[in-house]
Amino acid sequence: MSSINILEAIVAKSKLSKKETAKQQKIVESAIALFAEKGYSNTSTSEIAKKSGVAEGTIFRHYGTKENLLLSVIAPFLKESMPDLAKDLREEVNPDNNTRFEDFIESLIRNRLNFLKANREIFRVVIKELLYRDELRYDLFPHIGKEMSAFIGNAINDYKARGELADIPNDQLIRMILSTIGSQFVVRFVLSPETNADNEEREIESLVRFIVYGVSARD
Amino acid sequence: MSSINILEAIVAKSKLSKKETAKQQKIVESAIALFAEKGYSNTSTSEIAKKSGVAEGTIFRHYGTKENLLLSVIAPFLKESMPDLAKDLREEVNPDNNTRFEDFIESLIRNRLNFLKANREIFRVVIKELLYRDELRYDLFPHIGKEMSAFIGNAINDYKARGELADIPNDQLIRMILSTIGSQFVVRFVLSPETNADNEEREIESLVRFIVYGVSARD
Amino acid sequence: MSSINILEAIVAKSKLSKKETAKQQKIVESAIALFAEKGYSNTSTSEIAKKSGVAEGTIFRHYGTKENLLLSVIAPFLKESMPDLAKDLREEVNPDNNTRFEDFIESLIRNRLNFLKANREIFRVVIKELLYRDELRYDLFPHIGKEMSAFIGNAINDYKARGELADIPNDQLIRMILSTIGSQFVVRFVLSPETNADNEEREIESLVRFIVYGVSARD
Amino acid sequence: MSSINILEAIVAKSKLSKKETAKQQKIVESAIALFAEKGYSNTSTSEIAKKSGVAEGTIFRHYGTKENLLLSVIAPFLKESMPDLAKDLREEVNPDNNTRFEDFIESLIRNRLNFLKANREIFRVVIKELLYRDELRYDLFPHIGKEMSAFIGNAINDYKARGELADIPNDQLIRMILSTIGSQFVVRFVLSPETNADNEEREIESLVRFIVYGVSARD
DNA sequence: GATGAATGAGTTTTCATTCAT
DNA sequence: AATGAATGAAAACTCATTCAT
Repeated sequence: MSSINILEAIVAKSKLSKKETAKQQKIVESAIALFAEKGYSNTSTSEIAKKSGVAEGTIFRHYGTKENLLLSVIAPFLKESMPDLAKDLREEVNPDNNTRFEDFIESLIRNRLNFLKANREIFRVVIKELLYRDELRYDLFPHIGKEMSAFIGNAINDYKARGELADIPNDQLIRMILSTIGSQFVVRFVLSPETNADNEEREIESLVRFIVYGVSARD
Repeated sequence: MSSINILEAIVAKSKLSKKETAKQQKIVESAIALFAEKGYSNTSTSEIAKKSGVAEGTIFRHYGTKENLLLSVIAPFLKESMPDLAKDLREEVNPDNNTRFEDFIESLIRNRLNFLKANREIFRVVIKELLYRDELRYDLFPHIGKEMSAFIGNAINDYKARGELADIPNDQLIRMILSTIGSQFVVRFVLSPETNADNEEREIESLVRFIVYGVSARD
Repeated sequence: MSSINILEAIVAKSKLSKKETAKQQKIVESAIALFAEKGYSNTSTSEIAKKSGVAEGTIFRHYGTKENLLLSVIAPFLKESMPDLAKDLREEVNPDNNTRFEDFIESLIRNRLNFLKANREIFRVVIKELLYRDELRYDLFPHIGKEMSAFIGNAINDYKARGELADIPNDQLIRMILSTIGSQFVVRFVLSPETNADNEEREIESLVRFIVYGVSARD
Repeated sequence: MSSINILEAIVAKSKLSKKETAKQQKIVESAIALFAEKGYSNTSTSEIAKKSGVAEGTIFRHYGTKENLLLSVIAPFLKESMPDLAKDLREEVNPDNNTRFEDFIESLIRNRLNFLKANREIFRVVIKELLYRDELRYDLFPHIGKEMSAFIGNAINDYKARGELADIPNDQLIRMILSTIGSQFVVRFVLSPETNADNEEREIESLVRFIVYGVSARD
């Protein structure tokens, strides 16, 4: 079964099931924190139990397996991140205006940045697991790619028509943009998670500039 | 282990080691393959032993602990990656000859690409472990940054003087360039390791173009 | 639990119990099905609860312990099997007639066969548990033996007087007959429970013949 | 995979592997005793470990799983019991010499009885597990049936020719004989394992008589 | 009466590490 | 040097039972 399907199943199930117990919330919370910090396989269920102030059995009563707990943590993040993106972006970014491509990119970055600021721990978990779970990777990347294409494809065509963008196939453009933004997020949230963000504004600006113009001097 | 120590310890260790026996080579080889695929904590010493055709005790006789085996695997890679870079680059890349910055970047990419092609498995191990070992990260990135600064600082200054580069502080420039290249390498070697490289040339070209000019249309 | 007590306790228990609620019936029904298939210790109370459409707590509210649920399942079977036998047999089999011993045995077999057909699941439970519960065994067999002796003792004496039966002590005769019949029932209901009974008549006939005349040729 | 195949695999493997350790022997010994008494699922590996004077890990190092330990216990019994039977019987029972069918049956009984006396504990384990493992049952009974047919088929034909046996199809005859003998063995070794065998001779005699002539009076 | 969340003791299993040979 | 049997601590997981609602 494809991984995205599993995630959907979990989200569906968790929507069906009555509201979470206080203990369940504590469990998920602790699991996220520990998985984020030490990674899934370096975290034991007994640690999670202790941190949650819960008996170990309780974890298994609710989630069945440790693996399933992980998915229950990841699933909502993955499934809800995409719709959120589309909706939010449409509100925040209006490519029809006489905004420039830079503005468009900046909005995109700010939108995702805010999303990740609100979900930084889960993001760390996901990134770490990405390295070990082929299905996750193989499902996720194409999925994201498609969602983004659907969303920014039109915008890109507009900007291309205006002559603002290089004549590069859309999917290549998207991949470059996303991987550049993505890698900055990974650096910021996963590799140096304790960095304080004094100069966030400057970094956004500089990232936008880099994506749009590269490192070359603009005359 | 203190922050400063890990790289030094690694280098020290690799200097100590007398020449490896055939069994040791098999062990290291198997460990690399398994760590690369499943990660350090998801690999058991018994798996390594089996894959090496060696008794489990033998591993511990040589490396004392599993942790230590990991270091023995990583050490040469890290130790040699830096000097190699400097030396190789100096030979291959001659900023004076290559008139344009694009050529410089391309040489840099090709050099590192070749290095990683020859060490792809270890690269995967290192990247995966990077996420779990703060010391590794905290030592490694500044270290690489410094090495690179020392090396390409002059070149950058030259190209800046020629007006080819944007007026951005060197360390920022370096970070952008390296993280963009690095993330491509991670995608290529770690996230999609089975990708065949039919269009390698085109990808290099496109990466160079992106780094230098971004996604914008040029004049 | 002492040897004498278990059967008595069971009978006592089943007398105490007020009439069962619908839920209780579902519970007992599910428990029987599951115990019959997988055995007592391989069946969890949560399985029973799920199959019954009842909360796990409900089981314990009614039966206190899992063990007690088992007894509640077994009790009526054991309690009723004996009197039923005696009563039914007296009606169905009339040894006073000029029936031959074969007819007597056949009636006995048919009677018990019908009883077990109506209680096949519980029979499977009892047989399986018999192997693990010494008290059950130590109480049950002598009990059955005594009941049967009381019942067919007279008949046997009659047939002996008529010269139809070998000169073997009654208890030995009874043991042979019962264990032969019993083992056929175990084969039929426990070891091959999915066998369809097309040739039931022929099997009864052949069993009767074997009990009475063995495998030898009758001149 | 069919159960007999699994057993064969295990026997094959255990023949390949070097001789058993002293600890391994202790483990198997303790496992047999405990499985025989309390059954497989009511016996914990920690009990086995304690009784063997061995660390719990040792059990799993050698047998991998508890299930596999069970099979390692059962396998030799099942696989070797059949050949032994054939070989022993051919030596002990010579249908040509023993004039009467009774003698043949008696030899058969004595042979199997001796075999089970030497393996009474394992027999108890096997019988108990038979109830819970369909594959075991479905493989074993036909297997035994075939082996026995092959072996005593000729003898039966001889005795039939001599007019000593009823005109019943061989497979039915075999089934009756074997199930009668088998059920006596189950009673003796499994259901009343602590019975002392003072009157063994008399019981054999009586069993033979019953199989051959049933309960009827012989004029 | 019924529920189902919670428990915690116990079970199977894994695994890095030790050590006698 | 090499082996591999043995260990024991810790891991994931199960489950009968309790109890507040």
